[in-house]
Amino acid sequence: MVTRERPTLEAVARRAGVSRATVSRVVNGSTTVAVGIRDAVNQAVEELGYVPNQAARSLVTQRTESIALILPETANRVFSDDLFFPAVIRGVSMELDAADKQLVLMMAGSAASHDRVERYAMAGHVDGVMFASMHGADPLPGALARLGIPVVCSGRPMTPAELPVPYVDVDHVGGVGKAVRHLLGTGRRRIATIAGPQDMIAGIDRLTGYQDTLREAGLAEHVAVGDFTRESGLRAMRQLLADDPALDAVFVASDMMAHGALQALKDAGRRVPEDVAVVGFDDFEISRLSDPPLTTVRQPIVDMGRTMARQMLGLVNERPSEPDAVVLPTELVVRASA
Amino acid sequence: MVTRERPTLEAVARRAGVSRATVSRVVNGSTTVAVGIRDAVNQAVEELGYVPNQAARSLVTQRTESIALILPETANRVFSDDLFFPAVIRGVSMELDAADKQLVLMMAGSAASHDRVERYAMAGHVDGVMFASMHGADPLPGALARLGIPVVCSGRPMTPAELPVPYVDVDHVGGVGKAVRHLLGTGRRRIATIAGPQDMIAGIDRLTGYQDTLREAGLAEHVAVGDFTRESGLRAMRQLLADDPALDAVFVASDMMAHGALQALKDAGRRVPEDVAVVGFDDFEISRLSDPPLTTVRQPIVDMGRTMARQMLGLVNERPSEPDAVVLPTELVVRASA
DNA sequence: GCTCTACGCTGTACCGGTTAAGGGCGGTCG
DNA sequence: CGACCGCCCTTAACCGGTACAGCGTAGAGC
Repeated sequence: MVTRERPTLEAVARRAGVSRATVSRVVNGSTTVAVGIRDAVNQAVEELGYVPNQAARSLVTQRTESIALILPETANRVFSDDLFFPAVIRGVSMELDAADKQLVLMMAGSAASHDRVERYAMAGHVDGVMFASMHGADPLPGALARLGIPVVCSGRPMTPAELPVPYVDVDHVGGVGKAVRHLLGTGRRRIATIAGPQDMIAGIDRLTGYQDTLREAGLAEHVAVGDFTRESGLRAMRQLLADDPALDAVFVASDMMAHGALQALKDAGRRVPEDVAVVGFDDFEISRLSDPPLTTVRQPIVDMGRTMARQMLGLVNERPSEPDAVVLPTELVVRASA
Repeated sequence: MVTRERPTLEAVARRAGVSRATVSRVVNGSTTVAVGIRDAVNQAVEELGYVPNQAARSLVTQRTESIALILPETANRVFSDDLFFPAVIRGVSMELDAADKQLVLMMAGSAASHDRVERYAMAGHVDGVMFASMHGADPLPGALARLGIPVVCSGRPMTPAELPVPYVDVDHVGGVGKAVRHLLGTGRRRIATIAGPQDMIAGIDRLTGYQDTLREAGLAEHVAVGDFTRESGLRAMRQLLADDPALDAVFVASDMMAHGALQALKDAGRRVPEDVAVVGFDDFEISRLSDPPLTTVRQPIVDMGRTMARQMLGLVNERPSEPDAVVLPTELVVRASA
C-alpha cells in the first residue's frame, strides 16, 4: 500500500504562491478572484490532484452533502424478490444524483436500529433523513424533526405527530376502490381480500378501500391478512378458500401476495379468472409475465422516491419546492386475471 | 424547525466539571478514568443528549467508520428483477453491521461515475471501497489502491493490475463444467449456451467452462450472447432455435436469462426438459418456482458479500484475516428443467 | 517526614478546511 | 498631488474533536 499523502489546501497554496484562503475561494468558485491567480491555483490543484477533505469542510459548514434513506426492514427483507424498495431507491437516486448529493442507504430492521439511525443523523453524517414505508407509529421521524434535522416520509404517518413531517403517499383507497368496482362490474359477488400488514399505512388503507367499496355495494367481507410476501399470500389464499370455497374474486393488497395467491388457486384447481378473479396492487414488472398476467393497481413507486427526494432537497436548501404532503394517483391496469 | 444546538464536548465538560480531554476519553471508553468522574461525565452526556460530531472526529482520526460498496451499474440495473446485487448487499451489510461500520452504497453506472467515486473516496468520505462485479478492465480499483485506499473486488479483475487488489470470486468454470457434464450424462448431444456479457469476468469464465467441457466431449459449440437480463435470454434463445432447431439442451449463464429462455422455448412449442433441457446459473429463489423448476448452478452470492466485507475489515484494521484472493465453490442444483 | 512513582487529569497543539476582518495597492477625483 | 475608494488578497479565528506532554496528588517506601 502506498498511502501517498493526500494534498491539503496548504500544499496547493504554497505551490500556487497564494494563501489558503484564496485557494479555498477558487475551489468553491468564488468570483472575486483575479483570473491570473485563479488559473494558477487551478493548475496547482490539477498537478497535485487535490481533493477537499470533506470532514474538514463539514466541520465548519455543518453540511455533508449527503442524505440518508432509511429502509425500516432488515437487509433480507429489503432485497428480497419484492421490488418495492428498489423502485423507491431508484427514484430517490435519480433526483439526488442530479443535485450532486450522496445517497446513504441504511437498513434499519433490527431493534437497535432506532438508536443507531438517530445517533448517525445527530452525529452530522447526513444533512437529512428520508424514511421509506414505515411500520407502526414510528417516533423516529418526529424525534429527528424536533432536533432540527430535515425529515421526509414515504407513506402518511400513522399518528399525526405534534410536529408534522412532510410526506408523500399514493391514493391507496382510491386505487383499491377502482379495483373492487372493476370486480363488481364483471359480476363478482363473493369478493374476498388478502390485506397487508395492519401496522403499515399501506396495509391499513388498502383494507379500508376494500371495506368501503364492499359496504357501498352491500356485500359481505372476507378478509385474510398477509405481510406482503409471496409466501403469506399463498397461505392467506388457502385460508380464504377453506373459509369460503365459493368465493369468485379476491383483491390482494400487493403483487407479491397476489402471485402467492395465484399459486394457491392453481394448487386448489381453480381457474383464473374463470373461477376466481384476482387483482393485485403494485404493478411490478413480473406481474405482466405471470400466468395469467395480473390485473393490478399501479402505484408510481419510482415517482414516490423522486418526489420524496425533491421534498428533501427543498428542505435542506431552505426553499421548499414541493408541498408538505403529496398524494400521487393510482391507476387500475386490467390484464387477464380479472 | 427547532434547530436545537447540538451539544459539544465543551458543553459536556463544563457540565461535568472536567476538561474536554477527559470527556473525550470517557466517551471513547478509555479505562484510565476514575469511576466517579466517569459516572459524572456519562450523566452529563445523558442529560445533554451528547453525540460526538463525526466530522470533527474524522478530521483528526482520519477515519470515518464507513465503507463504500460500488455497484458499477445504473440504479435501474442494480434494482431490476435481477437479485444478484441485492444478495451481495445483504452479505456485505451483515458483516459491516456486526463491525459497526456504516455501509455507503454508490451506483456508478454513468460515465461521470469514475471521477465521482474517486473523488468521493479521496475526500475521505469512506475508509475503504468495495466493488461489486465490474465491467471490462476497470482502472478504478487499481487507482484507488495506489492512493493507499483499501480496495476489495468481487470478481477476479480482468487484467492483473500492477498493484494486485484482493478479490473474492466463485468457481465459474468448475460450476459450468458440472452443469454441462450433467447434460451430457442425460444423453444430450446438441448443447447450446447463452453466454453472459463478454466484458465481465462472470460472462467470460462461464463461457470458457462451457467451451472447455464441450471440447473435452468432442462436441460442437452453439453460442449466443446475452447481457444477463431476462429479455436478452429470450432473444438469445430464439436465435439459437433459429440457428439449430434440433438442439436438445442449453446452458444459460444466468437464471434471469434462463427464465427468458424458458419463455422462448414455451413460445416455440418446445417441452422442457423433454425436448430441450435447460440449466441456469445463480440459483435465485424464483428459480425454484418457475415452470418447470430450474436446474441451475448455485453460486453463494451472499457469502461473496460477506467474504468481501471481511477482507475489507481486515484491510482497514491492518490485520488481514482473509487471504488476498478467495474463490468460493459452486454447486449443481438439479431440479426438473434438466 | 520526605522522596519517588504511578496514576489521572488538564492544557493545548493540532487535523484541514471556511470566512470575517484587515490591509496593500493602483486608480480616480477634487 | 494627496485623500479616498474599491478590489483582492492575506491573516487569523474558528468548527469540535483527539492525543500528547506535563503536572498535581496520593500512596508506598525508607
